[in-house]
Amino acid sequence: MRTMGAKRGAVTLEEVAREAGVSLATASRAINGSARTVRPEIRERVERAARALNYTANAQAQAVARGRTNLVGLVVQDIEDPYFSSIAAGAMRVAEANGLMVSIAGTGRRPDKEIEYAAALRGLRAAAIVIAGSRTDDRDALERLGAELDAFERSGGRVALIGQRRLPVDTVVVANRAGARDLATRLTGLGYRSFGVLAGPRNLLTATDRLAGFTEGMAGAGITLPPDMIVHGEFNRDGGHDAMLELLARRRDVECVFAVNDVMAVGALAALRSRGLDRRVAVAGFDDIATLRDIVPALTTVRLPLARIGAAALEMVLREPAEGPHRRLVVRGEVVLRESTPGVRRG
Amino acid sequence: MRTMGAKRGAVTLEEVAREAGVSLATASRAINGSARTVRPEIRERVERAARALNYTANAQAQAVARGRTNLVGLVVQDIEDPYFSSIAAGAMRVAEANGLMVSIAGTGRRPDKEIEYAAALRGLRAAAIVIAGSRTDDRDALERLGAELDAFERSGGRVALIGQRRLPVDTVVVANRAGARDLATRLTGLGYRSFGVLAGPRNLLTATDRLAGFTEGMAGAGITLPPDMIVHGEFNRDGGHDAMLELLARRRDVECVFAVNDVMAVGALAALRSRGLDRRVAVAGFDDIATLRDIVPALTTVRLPLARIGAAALEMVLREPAEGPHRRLVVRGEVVLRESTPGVRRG
DNA sequence: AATCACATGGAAAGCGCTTTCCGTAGAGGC
DNA sequence: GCCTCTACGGAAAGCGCTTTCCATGTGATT
Repeated sequence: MRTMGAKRGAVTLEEVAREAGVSLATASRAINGSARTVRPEIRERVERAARALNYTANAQAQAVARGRTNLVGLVVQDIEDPYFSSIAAGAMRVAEANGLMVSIAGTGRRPDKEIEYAAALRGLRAAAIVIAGSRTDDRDALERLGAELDAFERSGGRVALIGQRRLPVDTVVVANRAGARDLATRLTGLGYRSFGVLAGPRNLLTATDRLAGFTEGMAGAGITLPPDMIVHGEFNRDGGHDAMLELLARRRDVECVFAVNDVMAVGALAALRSRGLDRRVAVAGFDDIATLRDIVPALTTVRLPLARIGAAALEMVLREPAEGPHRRLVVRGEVVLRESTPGVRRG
Repeated sequence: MRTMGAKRGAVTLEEVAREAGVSLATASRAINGSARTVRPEIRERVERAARALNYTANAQAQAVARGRTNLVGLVVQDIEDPYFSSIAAGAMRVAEANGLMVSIAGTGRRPDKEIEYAAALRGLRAAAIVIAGSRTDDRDALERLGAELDAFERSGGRVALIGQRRLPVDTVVVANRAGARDLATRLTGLGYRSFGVLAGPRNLLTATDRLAGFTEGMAGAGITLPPDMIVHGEFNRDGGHDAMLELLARRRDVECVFAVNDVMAVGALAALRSRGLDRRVAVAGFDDIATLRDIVPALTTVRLPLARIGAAALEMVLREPAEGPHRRLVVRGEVVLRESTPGVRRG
């Protein structure tokens, strides 16, 4: 581990106190907020000295002395993914409103990294940890993460998860299953009968939940998804693209394709276009990524209020801990039908 | 300012030492890395005790004792903007490789916030600050930011800027002007003669540089941009959309539109589509945002290696400080011609 | 056997703050 | 004029670490 920077040399409170001709204690009380008050003229003198010396309190030292910090950790899979950057934006908004600093870490979808960062944040004595997207079904990793978060909570920190409902902590649950079910219902309502699913990784809960929900919704309309209409692949644009090509190779008769997220849907559209099949095969996604709202054809999807989800997680973590069981806030997406699924004109 | 969390209660090194039956000093040397070594069997005993108690060193206390941290601050305008999230991803990659934690703050394009966060990071005794996107021409704000960064550097921290070359610190300069000039040259080469520019905010340097470069490039082809072909507006999708409509209202004879970033270009395309003019008016953007590479028509743009830019800034900050003048790394974009500017077929 | 150099463990002094505890002075009550 | 109370400044004791400075034991050297 490489460390560096900030060698001794910053102005300390002691220098400020000396400059102002008061004691260290008084300077602390005057500047850095305290229950005790200081006579106005003295406070003024200290403030002037601080300004003159360009003093900024050492947050680390304050943290050590006070026993708490104003740092919250946000762990996401990939900050470059608009899904996560929107969540981060929402969380940062709330953090800023509460005077908290946010430390963001990206796991690159490796569950180990989540544990590692959780431990690092425990070391930093972060006030809270929010983890977005821990969703593998790796039993062992999940258990170790649970243990780490437990230790974090026992040492006084607060924890919230986004989209993961498998650990006993406060959670903003994204109703992936229900959303996908609703989507399937609407799509069958449009007359589609032959579906394919670009299903993402097998071990990613978000992906498997959406697949499961979609299957349920189809079942509600009396349709069964043939196994060869499900193609697994990566959870990103290229994954959608490649899975779409694979699906086309297997079956040319698919009417409507559900990609388990918008980014994959975009890849699928590109693949269809390359085969001259766009506008012939309907495509639906999930998330309603803002940046993607202008693509053509406009993408049918399930809208998730991502920034609100991030904000909600942070608010959850800021509230007093519940004394009972852990809270959960369920966020349900809303189906948005657009041009990419125009409906079936049979005849 | 609201603070919370991590009350006393975490396991301390002293408890570990007691458990292992050694002194505090020995425990510290055994666990937390030091120049001094400890006999293997004792180290083993301490490690076992630490594991048994689930000990994690208090990073704040270490920071105050050591006088340095492994925290770097990254200040961006808006993490939700793919431009910044890509930069952040690149920076985080390098940070992780060097065992550094990254704290990200979003300014929402308010220059004051930059100063505020820089001060906060000085308080945290961050090892380094990277600021992406400080680019207003607000003299006063710039000066105060300069003063704050100066104080930060004097107290031992390191600073790098991205895209801003107006302050005497290490900078990754994005050659906006040159890129836009190249783009104009290529577009005139395609036969376009009548141009419009969706120019973004008047006080945003990135935007004005791109406008200036584009104008220069056109001048190189003997074309002058009429003032009413320049429409200012917001630097986002809606800004591009509205500016495009405004431009169309002013002049219907525009052949090719340069939006000063990709997101605006997407808005412009949407506006053109709503008027049935897509494919009739050419559109070019800037940045080559990854998520937008599949839009139709594929967008001509200037590719910026955003993740590399973020990574480069962090690497700059990790290297030993230069003893001479401040470093600058110039990153020049590369024009990518795509379908959105098919060229002119004059009848 | 005496000397020296290390290697290694522990005591204690910081690091830059906050906060408790104490002392003093002035205000108010009688 | 004496007593109590309150307000407020300062000394000093932490907070959880690292690191300097000692003290001790060991093996090598003569």
